[in-house]
Amino acid sequence: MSTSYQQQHKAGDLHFLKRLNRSAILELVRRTPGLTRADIASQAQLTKATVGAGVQSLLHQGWLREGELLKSSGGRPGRALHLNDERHVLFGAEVGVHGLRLVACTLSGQVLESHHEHLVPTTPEVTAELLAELLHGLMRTHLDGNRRCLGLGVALPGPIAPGKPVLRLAPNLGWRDIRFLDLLRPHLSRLEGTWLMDNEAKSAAFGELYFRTGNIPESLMYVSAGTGIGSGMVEGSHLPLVARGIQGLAGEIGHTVLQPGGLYCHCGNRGCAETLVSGWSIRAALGIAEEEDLIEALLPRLNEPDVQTTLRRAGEALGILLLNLHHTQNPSEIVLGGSLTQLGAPLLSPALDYFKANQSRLLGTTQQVPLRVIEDSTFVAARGAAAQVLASIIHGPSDLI
Amino acid sequence: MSTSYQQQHKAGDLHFLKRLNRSAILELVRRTPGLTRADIASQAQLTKATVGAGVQSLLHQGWLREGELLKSSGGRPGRALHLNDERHVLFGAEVGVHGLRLVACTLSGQVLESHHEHLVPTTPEVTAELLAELLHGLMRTHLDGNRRCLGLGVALPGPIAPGKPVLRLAPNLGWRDIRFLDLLRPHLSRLEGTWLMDNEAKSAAFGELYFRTGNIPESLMYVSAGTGIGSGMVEGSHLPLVARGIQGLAGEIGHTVLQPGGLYCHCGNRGCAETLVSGWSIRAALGIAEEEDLIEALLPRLNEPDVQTTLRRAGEALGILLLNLHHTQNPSEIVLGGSLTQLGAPLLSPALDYFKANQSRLLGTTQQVPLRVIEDSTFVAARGAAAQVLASIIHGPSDLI
DNA sequence: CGACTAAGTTCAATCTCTTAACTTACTTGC
DNA sequence: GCAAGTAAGTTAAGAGATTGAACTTAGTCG
Repeated sequence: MSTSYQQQHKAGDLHFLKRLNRSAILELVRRTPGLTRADIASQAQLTKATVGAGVQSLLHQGWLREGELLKSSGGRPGRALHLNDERHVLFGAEVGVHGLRLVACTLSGQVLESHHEHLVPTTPEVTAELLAELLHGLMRTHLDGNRRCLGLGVALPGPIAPGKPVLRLAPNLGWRDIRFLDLLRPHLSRLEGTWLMDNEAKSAAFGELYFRTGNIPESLMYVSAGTGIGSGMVEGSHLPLVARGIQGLAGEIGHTVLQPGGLYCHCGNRGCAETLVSGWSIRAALGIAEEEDLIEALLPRLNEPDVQTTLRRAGEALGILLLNLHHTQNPSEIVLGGSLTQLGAPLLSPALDYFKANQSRLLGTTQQVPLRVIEDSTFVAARGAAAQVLASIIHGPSDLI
Repeated sequence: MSTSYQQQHKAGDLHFLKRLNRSAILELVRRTPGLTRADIASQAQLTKATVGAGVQSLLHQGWLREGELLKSSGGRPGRALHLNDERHVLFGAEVGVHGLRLVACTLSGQVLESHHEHLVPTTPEVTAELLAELLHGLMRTHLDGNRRCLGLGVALPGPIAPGKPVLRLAPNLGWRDIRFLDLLRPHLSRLEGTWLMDNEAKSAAFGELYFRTGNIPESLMYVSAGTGIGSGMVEGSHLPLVARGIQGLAGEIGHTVLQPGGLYCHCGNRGCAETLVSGWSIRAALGIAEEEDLIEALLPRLNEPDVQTTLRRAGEALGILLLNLHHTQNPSEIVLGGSLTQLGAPLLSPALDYFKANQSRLLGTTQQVPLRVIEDSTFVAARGAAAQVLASIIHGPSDLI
């Protein structure tokens, strides 16, 4: 099951058509800043008149702004169009195992302000209250009357029931069946717009694809390697959709079996990927206590042989995991994030080497799937959640466009 | 990358809107045969007037037919609408490792005629010529002037380049980079409509979802266990899309690694799922020659201990593979097909038992993902390819609606 | 048999896109 | 420096699709 915005009725009236065309114009400018009305007309297969009217209304509502006059190629020069980053704000947040991350960002994905608050795991209620307080701070700064708030997206470390906003499980927080937005809402009645929540890796994946400009990959997979290991897959460059699965379990790659009959995982099964590569398995292998920050504890010890061996083995497992994703979903691009990427080459080299050595075996092509490592992925999921808010407005039933 | 029909321009004019509404009406009747115009109006959020006009034109063009008068609930009784199965025909074919399968079927997926022709692997050219000849037979019977041909879909045993109709690789046929439709076309100039080709498991998955009526699962995964092992994932009950991957490698689950450092696979990597469960690995383990039919050879020997052991081990690997798919893509429903399902319990019980025992570990829910085994999947892929033709016409840019 | 209810049709009104003419603004050539 | 040329963007009349309301049709119920 994937995000389907509204799509309940694929039919529509004239008003629907008008919104469709407005959103197509907005999407084109979002993807290719600086387009002229004439460019849009040719790319969207609309007439100049329709585009003119659509742009007019989007300018008026503060979605677009006119930019510089472009170089003429013989005739009247076109007027560049850009997203108007001044009139709207999106809020995104991530509830992580070790802290809260918040961003306020613009239509183009530019982060206006971000905040990272360390926090030891506590109850959903306390977490919600603290998050709401921090969000209030951001709202005070950025809702100055000049900007309209489009909504809030919250990323959470566990599977979310598709269709309804319930966090099914967050093993590393000890949470189960939490309606987190409902906990947040009483403290944030002022925050208007669309509210949504999603799994952290899925939000991250979405943001990495959605806020990009220029040539957009057809699909993108984000692999989040932290305390646990998860992934998110986004497909469709025109209308990016996040694959959720019927129970929200899509992307629970930490619990794919890599070693039949291997070690026991906390899920009860044996040989899960997480028993080989994850924050908790590395802690277990090296005897690092929960209270210590894993990365801070390990960075000074990277030369120790047992650390190197542990990370190399974890890295090899990660490489296999990436290859398996390549042969299962074959994304156009893979992005690797999460706190473990900060461990650098001792963990990542074995993974990337294995992936590169084996990814072309089947087809024998020279075409390589780009694999990008994000060293600092602190705000990636929070920003991705904000991206999901924007997408739900542009593609959804909202009448803001 | 997934099938996107056209979707190049998400914008549209009045003509586009009209087609969208026609296709929404057709889809509703397809999914729920016997709907009345009034039902359609309420479900599609259209007015009675619009639905009336749309149904009129679909009746006229032979897509729909009026059925019985429904029971009244106090007022004028509604007239049931059904697909008109008399006026169109879809052709589907599968090129398998050991033979050709062909079907002619109706809009509702009913198979008018099917044919299975055994064939030892040969060149693409010879295969295409034979397939064309067999298709001519079907065309003679079913294109009697009363039916219009909507097109031909061909399913092939290997990854297909997304966007362009090229079979990248068919290891078990020894083919590489074959434009199979181009080989077929000279022999079938009479076959009008949409031509397309796809991977066998993907076509099968699509057909299993698309031709279903009533409650449609949000997604469906078809696992094809034969000489090799592959899968196809279809997502979206409204607009089902097949996930292809950027290189067409999505669903190449036979080459996911299940046993790091395990046996060498023909792809050159070690520990691929196919080294544990596949027609070829079972042949290798039991010393069954290529010339023999694997199923015919094994069915009389199912009581032999070494056969039982081999099949049990293969089944266990298949179970892990299914669980990994559950935790990677979490389809709403899994369908297991391919020739190996004919081996029955000795292979399947270990697989299904492992899957059932472990699928709910993470969430602890009682919700089970339905897993259906198709014992005779001979024509599933061919019929699925025909379904893809229909979908490309209903959702695509065609002007037949 | 008449009142009631709901399905389906008809038609003027409405709304959006389109076509085509027009204006604007810059480049090019003389 | 100026006129011709070219392309961007705007305007207004026209075409086409959906809508809403009134109407017709075809049953049920009392």
